Amino acid sequence: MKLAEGKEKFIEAWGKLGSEWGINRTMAQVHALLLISPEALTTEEIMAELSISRGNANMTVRDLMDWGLVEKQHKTGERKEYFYAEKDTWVIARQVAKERKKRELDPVLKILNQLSEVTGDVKDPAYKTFKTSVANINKLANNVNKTLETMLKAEENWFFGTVMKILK
Amino acid sequence: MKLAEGKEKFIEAWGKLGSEWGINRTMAQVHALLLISPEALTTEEIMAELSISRGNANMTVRDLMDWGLVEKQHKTGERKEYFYAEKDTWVIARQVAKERKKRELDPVLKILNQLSEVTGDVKDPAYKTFKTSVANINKLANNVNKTLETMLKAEENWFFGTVMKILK
DNA sequence: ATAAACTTTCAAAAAGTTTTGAAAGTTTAA
DNA sequence: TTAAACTTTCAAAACTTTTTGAAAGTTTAT
Repeated sequence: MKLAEGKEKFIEAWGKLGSEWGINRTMAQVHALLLISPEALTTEEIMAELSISRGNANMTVRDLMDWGLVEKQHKTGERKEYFYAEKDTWVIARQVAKERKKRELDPVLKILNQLSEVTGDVKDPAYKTFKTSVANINKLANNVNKTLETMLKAEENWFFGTVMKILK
Repeated sequence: MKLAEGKEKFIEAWGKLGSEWGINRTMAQVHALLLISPEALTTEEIMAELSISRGNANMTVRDLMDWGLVEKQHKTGERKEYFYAEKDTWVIARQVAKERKKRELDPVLKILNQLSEVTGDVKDPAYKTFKTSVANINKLANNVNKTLETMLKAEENWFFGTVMKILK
């Protein structure tokens, strides 16, 4: 396979994966493009490579910066803004985990806590089932939360290395 | 907070979380409803509780069965089909992980392998960056894959227990 | 064999999300 | 200050996904 075809496949695959995980397809594609680009790119170049509009390119790049996955670069003597992606995949994975934890897990944990306060008749099966389910999900969510927090602090080798050792 | 309000909040929160994770909102809501229901429910009851159409209820229940999260129950002497959800959250988490691994991670791993075959000029920065990025993502994806496979086989206490022990 | 009870399908409609592109805004150099 | 170079915004359009509900299909009891 040639590089041009490989690039295309990579961008497509990353976009698809992103959309399956609740990340907008274009955002994932722009990220993919920057990931495999040795140089920082301008909005114009992103627009041309992916055939997307100026507005879309601008919004997407801004979202990627919000996620901490892309940064601006200013070249001296140039007016244009250049964008480049963090290339270390472990840093990327942590950044994504951090953002999703903040946006999704944290609010759910909050609601689960509120739901632990629900009062009712201990003889009522509906109440009992509700209580048990909420308690179980709470426990799991807290375990996931703790694991994520550790991951956010950890180095890749340590994290997978240690887990791997236990796994065999 | 009263049970009725708690139920509503729970169903809403589960639905929102689902949609953020690429799982259809209604599917997550039906799952939530069955999770906190002490008895198996009929299509009619699901329709009524969530105010959704017959077609939608039927499709959704079928999807949940495909995911291995819900099962049919036949009550003797009754024509109607009843549906109930697996209540053990660790089993649910594993089931979801299994399904998403199959649908999403496995295809990506396959493409990444193809992309390792891309040939080009070793002096070309575009080629070098492409190769490095693909190799790094490959490594991470394989680590995630191995961890998931272990999780799929593991017991909750063992999995989190062991990880937790290392974490402090 | 029939009809009642129930389930499934699927085309069309509704809802939700993403993209466009032109206009407005901002920054810079001279 | 001006105008050129560039970035941002946002309402409307395009696209995607989900939902509806009526019709078709299936099963069961008699």
